[in-house]
Order: sequence, then structure tokens, then C-alpha cells
Amino acid sequence: MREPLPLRLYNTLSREKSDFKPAGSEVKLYVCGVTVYDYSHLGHAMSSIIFEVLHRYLEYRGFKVRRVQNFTDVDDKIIRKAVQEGTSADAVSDKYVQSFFDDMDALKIRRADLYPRVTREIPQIIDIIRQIEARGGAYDLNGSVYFRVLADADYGKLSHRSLDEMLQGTRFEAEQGKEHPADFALWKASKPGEPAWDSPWGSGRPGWHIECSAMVLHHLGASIDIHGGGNDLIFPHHENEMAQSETATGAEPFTRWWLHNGMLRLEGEKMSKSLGNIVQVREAIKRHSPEAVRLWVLSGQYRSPLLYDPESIEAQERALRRLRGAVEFQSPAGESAVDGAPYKQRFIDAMDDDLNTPQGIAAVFDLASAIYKGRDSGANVQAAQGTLREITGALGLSLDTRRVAIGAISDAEVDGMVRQRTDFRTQKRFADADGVRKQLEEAGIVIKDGPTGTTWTRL
RNA sequence: GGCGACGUAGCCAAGUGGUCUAAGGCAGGGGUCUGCAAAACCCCGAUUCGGCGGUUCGAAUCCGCCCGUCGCCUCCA
Repeated sequence: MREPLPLRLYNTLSREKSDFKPAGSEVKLYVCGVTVYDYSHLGHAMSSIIFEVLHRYLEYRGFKVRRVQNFTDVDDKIIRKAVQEGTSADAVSDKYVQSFFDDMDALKIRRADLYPRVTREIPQIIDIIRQIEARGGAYDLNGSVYFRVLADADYGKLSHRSLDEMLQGTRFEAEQGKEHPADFALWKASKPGEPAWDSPWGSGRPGWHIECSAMVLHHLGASIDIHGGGNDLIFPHHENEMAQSETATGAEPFTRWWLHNGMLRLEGEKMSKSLGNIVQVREAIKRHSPEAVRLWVLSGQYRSPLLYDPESIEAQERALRRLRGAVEFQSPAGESAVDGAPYKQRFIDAMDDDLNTPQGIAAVFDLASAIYKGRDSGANVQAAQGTLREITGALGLSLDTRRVAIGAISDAEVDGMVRQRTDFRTQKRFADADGVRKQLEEAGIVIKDGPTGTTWTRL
């Protein structure tokens, strides 16, 4: 196999693809997680799958990776929900942190190495705000602290907007006394009944963006390799996060590669909690297998928007059978082996080009096809089957699992019924044989009569 | 209003100057296997890339205009 080309990743900051090389011995990867005030939806799943696949692929290409994904567990919506439900903000966030893990585990998304939570990082947050203050990047206003955008000469560089452009056509919240309309809160003075912590500026809580800065700096350092999230976070969240972090540490760049995934849409609109057009993960997994959801997400390039359509996921369910079928059979012991290497090379080339998963998956299906053809001509395809498992594994796609419905009949029962049907067939009692087959079909078992006997699989 | 992305077969989706008379998946048609079957395997599929001009020896790929869809500018993966 020839020397692989370097992995290239598209960077929102530079607006172009460039050869990826981590600064140190391990890739520092931070992914913006969810605000835990409700059940997660498929958009969160999409983002989580994409950055998990990035993690896996980096490892596949020989990098060591440390992935950190945060939970934002203090926020207006959490507080509001706590009030509605007559409970505490902690209780609300605990509940949805747990449900996030349950959902992502159900989707077989490999967990990050660390999941920090804002409320456990308050001292670090206060430290950073003090550093920003010390560098003239912040000012105190009635117990709140604001970031001074004019103190940051290149503010706007991530979202590629000047302050003038940002102000055009938009009204920033006219907070009394702010030096500039785009100045944003690093620390919010406490209001009665809200969670609050002591600080040099009085009792209060962190602003929206500062938490991520603190968690990145604390757990990964002043400059990280990759920062990921949905493209709806580019502005203001990531823009502000970068401005704060670079002001606090003086280290530039704060993030070497900014990666943003496209939005999941429902009926042409972005799926979002505020629009109310969401499909919760816990609903989706009742209907779809984790593998099908993953293949569906990866069927598009991660920067493009993805349209939710249950039929599309269902189609992946059928496509998966092709892949599973290609590794399930025992290879003929023949000599002329099928060479998986060219397919693997195509896969790597595609993935190296900013994770072109659609193209990578095309190579996967072509390899499956070659395996089937090899089998039919009696070739030894064992090594090729291994390659297929290897490259699907790099996508986090397991080919060994099938949907087994709760209360499904046992393998032994199926085997018994299949034997009985074979007896009927031997006796040419086809009506009885078909009756058994129908029964099995209703239980989700598919019968296949081949030259070497009858096999069955669960759908 | 400002900034940006996209429009490729019935559907999803790669390809961004010649190897494209355009990957891969789903659906559809034909076939193999089978007692009949099968959601299993094999074969077939756009002379064409939203529209109109232009650049070029050559464009789905570059430029301009138009039409359409979407995202950010406010909480958001």
C-alpha cells in the first residue's frame, strides 16, 4: 500500500481544508455538548456520531486522542424548568445528563474521555474572568462582568463578520451601561431564587460562553487541536469563546481546527428545541437500529445539512443487510483470494479528505460486492472479510448485531421449527412447510433455502 | 438588510477543469438459487449535472445574471 496522504480537515476559521497535524503527542479534541434541560433529539445524536467518528478515525490513522465533551448545567431554561417542576436546577440537569447518556449509549456512541459540567468548574471560571480583567478585556457592571469586544482586535474572525456587520439589521439586547452593544456577559449578577456562587464581583453565575473556555483550558490546555460543534454555534458561542480564551491566556490560536457539522432538518427546517420540531432520540431508537441511524448520518458529508426522514433511515436498515451478509458466511477455502487493499485505500483516501464518509461508504459497499462475487467463484475471501470489518469498524459500525425484539423466540426454538419444516419439505408436505415458514416470518425470522441446506436470520 | 451554504437519476448522496458517455445506497426492472419463495446474490439505470449567457481546445466542475431551498446575525448540536 502506498504512503497515505495526510488527513485534511476543513477549518471554519480559515475557510479551507488543511493538512491536520496535532501540536503534541495526542489530539486534543473538545466537542460542545448539550444544555441539559430536556431529552436529547436526533440533531444531538447527529453531532455526537460525527465527532465520535472523527475520534475513531483519528485513532484508525494512528493518532492518540483525548475527547472532552461538556454539559451545560446552569442556564435560564434549566432554572425555568426547575421552577415549573418545583424542583432544583441540579435535579433537572442530573435527570437529563443521565438521559443523554442513556440515549447515546443506546445509539452505541462511544463515550468521550471526560464529561465536565459547568457547576463543577466554577473556581476555574472565576479564575479566567479575572485573567481577562487583568488584561483589560472585561469590566464590571452592577455585579455582572462583561467582555469588552473592542479590546479584542480580531473579534469576529471565526464567523467572518465585522462588528459593524453584526450590528446591521439586528438589535443586541440593550443592556443598560454596556460599552458596546456586542459586549456579552462573562458573569451574571444573581437574581433571587437562582443558583448562585460567590465571586469577586458578588453572588452570581457564569455567562453562557465562559464555561466552555474554562473547561477547555482546565482539561485540555490553552491551545487545542480540534474544537467541534454544530454550525449554529459559530456565532455567537464559539466566536465569544475564542475571544475570551485568547484574551485570558494570550495564547493563539485557542483552537487550531474549528469543525462544524451541518444541521439536521425536519421538513426543510432546522430541528431545534425552540422551533418545537424535534424527534427525540428515545423515540427514534424504538423504530431504528443504532447501526441504521449511524449509517444514515454518515451517508452525508458532515458539513452538509441532513434531512430527517424515517424512510431514509429504514433504507439504511436494508443496506446494512448487504454488509452483514458479506461477513456472515464462512469463506470458501479456495486459493484466489479477493484483495481488499484497494478498497481500503479508497476508504482512507475518502476519509482523509475532510471525512468524506459518503465516498468512504461507497468503497465499503464495493468491497462487500467483491466479497460476494469472490464467494460465488469459490475464492478465499476471508482476508477481505477482515478488511470489511476493519473499515466499517473505523466508522463505528458493527456488523455483528441484529435487531432482536424483546420477547423474541429463542435460537433453539427457531432451530427446532426449521428442522420440522425441513422434514415436511422432504416429505413434500409443502403446505405444512409453508405454514411453518409463515409462523417464523411473523416472528421476524427469514428462511433461506440454499444448495447446502436451510439457513435463517433475524430481520 | 448583512454574511454564508446548497440545487446531480423516483428518493438519499459523492464527484468541483480532461480518467465523468457522473461513485455508492434505497426504490424499480430483469435474472440466479428454490418445490414455490425470500427483505439473499448477480445484471440493468442520468448522453446528463436548477435556468440562461460567458471563459476554455475541453465545464457538473471557473465567471456573471436569474430562479429555488436552507443556515447564522436571538436560546440552539
